[in-house]
Formats: sequence, C-alpha cells, structure tokens
Amino acid sequence: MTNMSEMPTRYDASLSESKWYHAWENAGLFKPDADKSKPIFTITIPPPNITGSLHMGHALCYPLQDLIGRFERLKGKRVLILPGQDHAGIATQSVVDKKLRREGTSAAQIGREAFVEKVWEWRKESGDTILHQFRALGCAFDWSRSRFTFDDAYVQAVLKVFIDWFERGLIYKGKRVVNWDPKLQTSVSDIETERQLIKGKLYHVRYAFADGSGEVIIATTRPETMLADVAVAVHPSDERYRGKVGKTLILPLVGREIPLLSDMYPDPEFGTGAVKITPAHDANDYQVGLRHKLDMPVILDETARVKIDEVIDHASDAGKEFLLSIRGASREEARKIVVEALEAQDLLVKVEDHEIAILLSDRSKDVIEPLLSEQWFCDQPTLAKPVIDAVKRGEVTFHPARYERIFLEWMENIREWCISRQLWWGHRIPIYYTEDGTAIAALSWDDAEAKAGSKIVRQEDDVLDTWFSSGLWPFATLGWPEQTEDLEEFYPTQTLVTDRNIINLWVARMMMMGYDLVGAKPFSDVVIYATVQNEKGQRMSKSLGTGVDPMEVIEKIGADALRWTLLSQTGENQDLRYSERKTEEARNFANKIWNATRFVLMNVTNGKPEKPASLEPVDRWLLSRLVRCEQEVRAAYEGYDLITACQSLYRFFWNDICDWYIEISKSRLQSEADRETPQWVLLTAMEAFFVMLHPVMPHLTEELYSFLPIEGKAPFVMQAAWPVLDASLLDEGAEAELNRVFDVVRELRALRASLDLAAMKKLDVAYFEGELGANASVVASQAWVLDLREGRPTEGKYISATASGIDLHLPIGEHLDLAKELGRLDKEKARLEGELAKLDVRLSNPQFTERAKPEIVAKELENQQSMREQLTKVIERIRLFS
RNA sequence: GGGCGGUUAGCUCAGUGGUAGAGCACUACAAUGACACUGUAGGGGUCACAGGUUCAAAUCCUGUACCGCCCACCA
Repeated sequence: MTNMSEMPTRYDASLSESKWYHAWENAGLFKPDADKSKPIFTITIPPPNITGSLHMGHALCYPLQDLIGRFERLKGKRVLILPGQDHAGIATQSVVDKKLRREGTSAAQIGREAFVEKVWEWRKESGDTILHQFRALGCAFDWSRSRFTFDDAYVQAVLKVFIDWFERGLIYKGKRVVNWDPKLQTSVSDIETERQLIKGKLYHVRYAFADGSGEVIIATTRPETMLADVAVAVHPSDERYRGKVGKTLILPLVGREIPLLSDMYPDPEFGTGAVKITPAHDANDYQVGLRHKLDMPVILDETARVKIDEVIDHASDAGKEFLLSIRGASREEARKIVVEALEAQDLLVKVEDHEIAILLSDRSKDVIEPLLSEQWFCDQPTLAKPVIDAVKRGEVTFHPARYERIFLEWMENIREWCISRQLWWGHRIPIYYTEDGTAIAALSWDDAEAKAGSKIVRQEDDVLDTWFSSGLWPFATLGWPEQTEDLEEFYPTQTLVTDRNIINLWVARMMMMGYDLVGAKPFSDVVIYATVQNEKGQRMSKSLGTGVDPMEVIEKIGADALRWTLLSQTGENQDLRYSERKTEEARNFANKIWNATRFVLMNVTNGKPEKPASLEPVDRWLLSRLVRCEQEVRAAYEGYDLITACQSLYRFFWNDICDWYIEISKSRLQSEADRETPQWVLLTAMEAFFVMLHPVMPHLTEELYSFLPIEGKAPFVMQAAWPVLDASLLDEGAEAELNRVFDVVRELRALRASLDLAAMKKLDVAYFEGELGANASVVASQAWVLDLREGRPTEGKYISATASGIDLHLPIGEHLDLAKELGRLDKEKARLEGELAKLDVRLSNPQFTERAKPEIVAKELENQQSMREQLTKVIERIRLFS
C-alpha cells in the first residue's frame, strides 16, 4: 500500500524504468513461461550489426516487437523473443580497418589472421552496446538465448548449408561480370548497390575499317574501357551497316583488330546504332561476348586502375606505347587521357551531355565497377519456387498487405546470387582444393582430405555474404541443424518485424532457406514498419546531422514516452516523423495517468470494495466505454494498427476517465455513503487500462499497477491476464443518456463563458426546462451551478441556449455585454439557417426520400424538426435583446 | 520506363459513402483538495486539382499535378 505523500505530482520515469526492468528480469519474465500447456509465440529479432549504434529506427523496431510480445504474453502465450547480433561482414571490416588506419596501421599491413583477431577484440569491447540500449528501451528479450552469427554452433550451421547446397548443385563457381567495389575491393550483390543518375557525357568515336573502306561511329559513356574492346556490335535489322557486318575494324589508340558483329543487343534508335563491346567491364557486353565467344580482356584492376597485361599482346606498336603510358592511371585519369588522345588524332566526332546511371556501393558509396571475375553463386530461382507457392497459398502474410505483391514480383524475377566476398571478416567458404584443382566442400581441412582421398593444397580465400548467414537466423538461433528442444518448440516463429529496405535482402533469404533447409516457413507474419524521419521529412541520419540519439530522449522523458511517441504513429504508413513536440504529448500523457492514479489512490484507503449491487448511469456509462475501449484496442493490436490502439487508449483515459468520470465522482467520493461505487468503478477501469496500455508503456503501467490496492492481482502487470469483460456491460442506453448530459453541461458552460463567468466559479442559480431526471445534479456540479432549478426565471433578464432538447436559462446581472450576446445568437441563427436550408433541399428531393436508407431519412427529418424548434427559440431570444 | 505510398486546420496527422476530427500552436479566462506536463470556452479547413458514379463523395472510379519510396541491362 502506498502512502500518497510518497507520490510526487510529476511522474519521473528515471526513478521507475530501470527498477522495473531489473525486477522483471529477476523474476525470470523474459524467458518463456514455464507452463508448457500454453500456446507458444516466438519472434527472433532482426539482429543488429555489431557496429550498430542505436538510432530512431531501432527505437521503433525493437519496442514494436516488444509490444507484440507483451500483448501475446498478456493473452496467455508462452512468449520467446530471441535477441542477438550479426557479424556484418563488410560493415564491420570497414569500421575496424578505419580504426586501424587511425592507429597508423591497416588490415593489409597486419594480415588476415591478426586482423580477424582485432575484429574479435573490437567486438568484445564495444559489440554489445546496442543490446544494452535495447534494455533501456524496455525490451523484454530472452537474453539467456542471445545469439551471434559467429557463435561456434552458428558457424557449423553455415558450413552445413554451404556443403549441402554445393553438393546439390545449388552453389557453384562461375566467371561473371559482378559489381565490384574498388574501395572495399570486394564484390557486392545487385541489391547492395544503389542507382544514381548523374550528368555525364556521351562520346562519339570513330572506329575505322581495317581495309580503309570507311568507318563506324560508336557512342559510349565510358571511353576509358575502349582499351579492352573486342568488337563493335550493330542490330541485324540496321540498314546503315548492311554489307559491313563481318568486316574488321581497327580499335583506336590500341590498334587491335576487332570485328563488326551483328547482335540483337544494340538499339538502332540509340546513338549511331553501333555499340562497342567490352565484355569484361559491362554486364550486357559480357552476354554479347558469350554469344560470340569473344576474348574478354580486363583493363582495370581491383582498385580500378588501368592494367594492361591482358590487352598489350593484341596491340600495335603504337598501341603498346600508348598502353604503357596509361598504365596505373585511375578510372578518372584514364578517361581524360583517352579522350585527349582521341581528340589529338581527330577520332572524337562529338561529345554530348547525357544523363547516365551509375551504381554506388551501399557500404562505401564508391562507384561500382562492373568487373569480370570468378565468384561463387547461389541458384536463387530454384530456391524461390517453394516460397512463391507458399506465399500464394497464404502461409506467410505481409502487413501491410501491399508488400506481398512487391515481394512476389521480385521473387518471380530473382536471379542468381553472388555469395562470395573478398573480405577477411566473415564465414570463410568451406571449399578446399586438391592438387589437381578439384573443389571439395567440407567441414574442415581434415574432413576435406578424407572426402577427397588426396592431399588438400589450399582453402578458398573468400568469405560468404553476410546475408547468407543471417538468412539462417530464425532456425540457426534455435539450434538447427541439431534437432534441439528449442527448435522443436519455437519453430516456425510467428512474427517477423523489419524494415522495408531489407525485404529482398533478408526476408526473402530467410524464406528460401527456411523452406529448403527446415522444410517449413520461418514465420507466419511479416510486419513492415515505417521509416522514421525528422520533422522536415528527411531521413534521420548521423552523417546528415539529422539524427537524434534515442538514449538522450530516454534520459529526458523516459523510454515509455519515447515508445508512445513512435508506436502511436505506427500503422500501415510507410514513413513517420519524429519531433520533440510529439514527445511532449507522450510525456504529458504519462504524467496525466500518473496523477489520475494518484487521485484514485488518495480516495481509496481501504482497498477495493466489493462489486456494488447497483450502479448509477454514469458508472454504467464508464464501464460501457471500457468495454468498447477493450474491443478496439485488442482488435487494433492484433492488426498491428497501433495508431488506432493508442488513440483509443488516449481518449478513454483522458476524456472519459479524467475529464468526466473523475470530475463527476469527486463529490461522491467525499460522501461516506456513496464512495464505494466510484471506488470500485475507478479501480476496475484503471486495472484494465494498465494492462491494455502495458505493451506500449511497460514501466509506467508496472509502477502504477504495483500501487493498486486490489487483492489477488497479478504479481506484475506484465504477467496479468488481458481483461475479460462481461459483454453485458455494454450499455447503449447509458452511453446515449450520458452523452446527452455532457451536451447539456457543455452548453451551460458555454453560456456561462459568454457572460465572462470564470470556469469553475460557483454560480448561484440557473434554470433548465426538459427531462433531466436524476442527472440534474450532474449537470449542476459539472457546470458549477449551486442551484439548478427546473423552469425559467420569473423576473429579471436572462440568456438562454438549448442542447439535446433541454433549454437552459442563465439570469444576468447588470453587466451583460449586449453586443456580444447578440453576436453569439446571430451566429447560432446563421448556423441553423444554413443547416436547415441544406436539409430542406435534401428532404424535398424525392430522389433522396425514395432512395436513401429509411433510417437516414428518418434521422434527417428528426434533425429538421429539432433545428426548426431551435431556430424559433433563437429568433425569440434575439427579439428579447433587440 | 514500371510499381507503390502520400496530398485533410498554421504544424504533425487520424478519418472506407450520410452535418469535417485529434494533438500541438493560437485567443480569452481560471491558483479550484489529482494533474499548469492542468482545466474551461473559443477562433481556424472550397479535404491538391479536373472529370465521373451516386439521392448523397474527404471517402468509390478515371485522369492531372506535386512530394516521397522501391524496382529496371539502353551504350
């Protein structure tokens, strides 16, 4: 039992949040309930990168999962939310490399083994920060099951998948033009790049025929790659080149002899219709090269500088000289040199401005270089088929639903996946080579020798794309490939919550891997949450200076208020805006709840009374509102529509409980004879409210629930049962009755205000005409009238108004502002006349009376009737004052 | 080029066919036994635009404009 003097008038989140987090953890509430008869609910959280630091997106994503988990727990499920982290190959490697460079060394200098050790060291130092920040957000995750994609068991799972898929032919090695990141010096997949349109140039270059019979002009945006040209192609239908196909051209600057080919690839409409073919540096050209079995020399090395060893043999003497002079030049320098050389030889016909699309690497932001290289690939089209079928069968549902079609379209057009990365930090590809170059997939060097039956000479140097290992997350974290108890119990999981940017990168991979490897869906629901932007609609980002650190917000207003700020804006929207203003609404709401509870506790000193035998209309009204609130909130949580859930909670608490019920109860609570009923009603409503709000504001509700003087309540609100309310509490009669009363109260208050009477200043007498029954006292107390009499004043002047059929009269003293009163009445008259005119038109239209639903027509007739009466009254009142 | 989302009060946003809503901001008033992070009253909107469907459209359909996002191999 709490002494009221202990409750300050402001809620201080910092005093309760970590206290309750520890209390939950000590009580073992983050682990699945011991009662195995309960249904299971599982989420495996998207593992943040070990380089990650908390940002507003996290402050939405993880509390959202926590909310879902808490809701399911309240509904009686055994909830597991499994946390963990991703080793994040490229991201981590670049962070640690940068750190080494600041210290005066580098990854390249210290070598692979020492570098990997450095990364581990770094992880131990700073790797868990973000997980600790999740605690500050109130996330009830099962830390005892926390996983890392580089745990020993996880590594074994990754190896098993690779070996399995290699042996089934789903993984293979191939030579392709891949997206090469020259800065990080690794390949990246198509979806790890972003396209950017920039202003570039289109260069028209003369290629002469070897026999001196003229020339072909080609158009290119990348003249430097011409050094590795092996052909020029034209479309077979292109009349301009009729009879010339098959002839030999001399490649300018290099002097190599290259053929003029016919291929379907060139677009006759574009440029001159002739395309230079550089198979090693353009994915389209590569396809042309394959079709025509062309040589594929490489002209740029891993750092995107000119290398000439693959082209120099075919060059003329002058060409060799030129190549030697350009060797080692960067892409940009090479372009300048080539263009100048072409100009000097009068081979540059013209240069046009041209918008070109370049690819940027997501990680380094360096321009991607299409580069021919040997890489490992995964056959995604084969793996995608079962996923497509399953989604079409409805096994996995997307929220919002619109993402399903986007997902399916992508899956139906999926291409092979380049899974090898030329990095050191990652799962090293478990391929071992024998002396004759045979590739063996094996768990270890020894295992490979045993499998091969001969000596192994080397292991593949490349590591796997990070998404290859994170794709196993929903089951590798539960122990797969071992048939563990956890895997048995908690797989498939239920809800996956993620950002729309990684639907293809991650969600698709988990689906393909889950169906293929475990034979079952990884989750049944995919929830895509909104991107958090700042108040100007810009993406929140540290580098842009538009970021806000959630930890600072938590310190200032508490995790619950931050959660409310973000979660109350979460529905099917694709973006939401964070601003400090919105956190104030959340903080104020928390404070309002705190103080209303303080008030209730002040007025309940002997515990919760027995359920009263009879209830007043206002009690029945509040309980009815409670039932509606519960129905709305439950349905909204179930549909991930938190905007509606929060709105419903907010209105119920602030408007229904605080503005009306508590205000009306104040006098009843003063009376010994009457106090038990409002006490019982308030405690019933508050207890249910705390449970319903708990998923959004877990700490505040826990703190206040702990104060409730209710025998037999749960040890923690976190463990309470979702309210089960008697449907018979729904009372439309009471709702209609009280709505009428509130209308009358508001009208009487407005009438007072028109006399410049201060709110709450007691007024001696006022009059009403109409049926108020027992509610007259409610009207009197809420409109601050000492004596509300039935009838109308018999002497003196008074002003009047009407609400819900009740006429209200307020005697006036000497100082009536006549103009003001007439203004009020004129305005009311105009409003009524306007509405009536519209109604008259509608009701005199036979089409309306015949075709509209009868209840609508009846309602409008009623409106017309009452408005006419009101208008008559207003006109009379105006006459009185004129 | 294709697809998706958005456009409602000064700001941020709810609102799926029947008299336009919330929070903040604004105006006036109020130290009243929960709360000034409060209360009461009030001002403020041709619901982006143009057509169409309907007795009736912010809401359904078509088109346009602008903002944002995703996908796409035209040199």
